[in-house]
Amino acid sequence: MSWTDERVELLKKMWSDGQSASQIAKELGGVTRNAVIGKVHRLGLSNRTNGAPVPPAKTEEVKEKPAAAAAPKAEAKPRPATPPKAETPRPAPAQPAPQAAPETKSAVPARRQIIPAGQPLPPQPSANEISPEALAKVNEIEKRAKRLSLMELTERTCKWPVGDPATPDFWFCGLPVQAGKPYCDAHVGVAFQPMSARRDRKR
DNA sequence: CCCTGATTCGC
DNA sequence: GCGAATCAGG
Repeated sequence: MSWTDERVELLKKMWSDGQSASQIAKELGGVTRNAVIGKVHRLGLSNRTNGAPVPPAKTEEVKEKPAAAAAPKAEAKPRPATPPKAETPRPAPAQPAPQAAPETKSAVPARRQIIPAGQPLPPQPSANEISPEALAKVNEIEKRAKRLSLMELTERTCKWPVGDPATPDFWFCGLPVQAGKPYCDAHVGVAFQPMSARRDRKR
């Protein structure tokens, strides 16, 4: 298979959509995820909203090739996949650690008994079903949550909902997700509990 | 071990 | 330009 315009177009779309290289490869067929990644790079669209700060200095490998030292390789690395790209200072909004929240609401926002308009989101476990440690952890990190809206969520943001969806005071955690999971570290803790733990706690 | 993207380098 | 092999990491 070759990279026809159509295939490249689909690749671009899926990639910017946040699809993984393997998913794209599967969709396209006839190519491996490596091929996709390679193409992505060649197209120069590696970073997709990537907040990952590229390491400024590429530390040379410490591989000691016994005879490599004298190799008369008189050529600069033509490897600047990054053209004259002006350094982005990133004065960005940054993240003021202190989320100066004037509201002195109690630690845990009261859960509503009602089911608003939409269908209920991930189960909001009742407090007494969660381990104290996990609960404390959540209360802790929720203060630091990014408080994203539905539209702001990405594959890399914690999708744990907080508050009442019927209220303006509703948001998603938004902290970096635990690899592979839909939630951040703390919320994974309350979302995924070992059966045994639940049972033990229940009785 | 599953997965992710990143990079290298012979083709 | 292409992509397998490899690297680095969650």
